[in-house]
Amino acid sequence: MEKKMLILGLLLSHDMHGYQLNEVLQHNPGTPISLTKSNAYKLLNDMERDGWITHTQEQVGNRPQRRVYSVTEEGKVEFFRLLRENLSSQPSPEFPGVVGLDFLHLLPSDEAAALLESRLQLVEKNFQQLDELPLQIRQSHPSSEYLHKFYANEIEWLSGIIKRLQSQ
Amino acid sequence: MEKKMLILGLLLSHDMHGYQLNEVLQHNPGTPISLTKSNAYKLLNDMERDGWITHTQEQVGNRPQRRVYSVTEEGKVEFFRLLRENLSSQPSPEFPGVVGLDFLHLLPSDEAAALLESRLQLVEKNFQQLDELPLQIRQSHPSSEYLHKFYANEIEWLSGIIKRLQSQ
DNA sequence: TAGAGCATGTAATATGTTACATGATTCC
DNA sequence: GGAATCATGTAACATATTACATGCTCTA
Repeated sequence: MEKKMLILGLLLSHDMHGYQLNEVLQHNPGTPISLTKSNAYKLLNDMERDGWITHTQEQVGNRPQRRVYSVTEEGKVEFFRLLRENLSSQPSPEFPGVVGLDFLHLLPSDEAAALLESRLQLVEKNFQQLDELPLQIRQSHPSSEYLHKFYANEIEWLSGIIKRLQSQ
Repeated sequence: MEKKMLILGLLLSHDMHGYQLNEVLQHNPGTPISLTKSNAYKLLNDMERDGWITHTQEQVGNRPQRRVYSVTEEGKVEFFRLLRENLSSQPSPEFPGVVGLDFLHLLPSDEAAALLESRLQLVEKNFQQLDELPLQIRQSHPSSEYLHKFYANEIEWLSGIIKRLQSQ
């Protein structure tokens, strides 16, 4: 449901066609959930079928036709219902990357350190993307602020483990 | 794949039947991914079909028969492949609970504060469960250490937002 | 003797990803 | 003229949840 909520929220701020929506999602490093292209199109269709959104055709020049979606009254109600529930409950986060840590001891500690070292580099890359965002933008998007802090913690934490492993 | 890895890892530490596996997962507050009962049974069947695990029948008294699973050589190889990949890459975490934060401004700030207040209570409950674990146990399970720290940060962070909202 | 626990599932549905299809247009 | 971009999808598969089914045993 969070994916639908995200789409509705974005459409509320301004009407969009699917392609545009996907661009926003891809180029935004601060998205706390994944949402692929084809799934976004599917959800748009589902939500239109359910009366949460409607579209009007639009054509600019000779470019392909676009479906510009906007949120209906019913969709607005639905959005706020979802929002309230999202904020007041605690949809449990998933940390697939943490599962392996409980089995670290099954590997020689120098190999474990090397593997985590390569993860660390990926995390640092993610962090930098967020860190390079203009401060204004980051602070007006609580989710990117959140992720920025999350990755910072992640880096500190990973570095700690690696050091401990290397000193063995 | 992390779910299969988790099951394999648990079975490596000692053989188990499905029911027991589910108990371990339910009673363990430090699991970083969700894994439901029926899904666990299904994954056990899938992995047996693929030759990663085998079972032997066991019966204690007149209790229902159990299938006690153990990891095959092939499954062991698979496990270590999965483990190495898990540690060296960065399977992206999902934060469904963060999506709503970007739309906080669409609600009156006193309502927003109240909603987050109720979330805070849930998070505090999770934190306490982990905090009450004997330190030894927590520290020998990096994932529960991880989650302990995560929830602590979460509490701090949520409290901060709530305060800011209330002062408006 | 009723209800909780033990033990393993199935069926229906929901959700999501990957790879591919299509056909135009603009840029180099 | 060929590649990248615009724009919207479909088909096949993979993954996961929910609710329900079954039947025995132990405990109060």
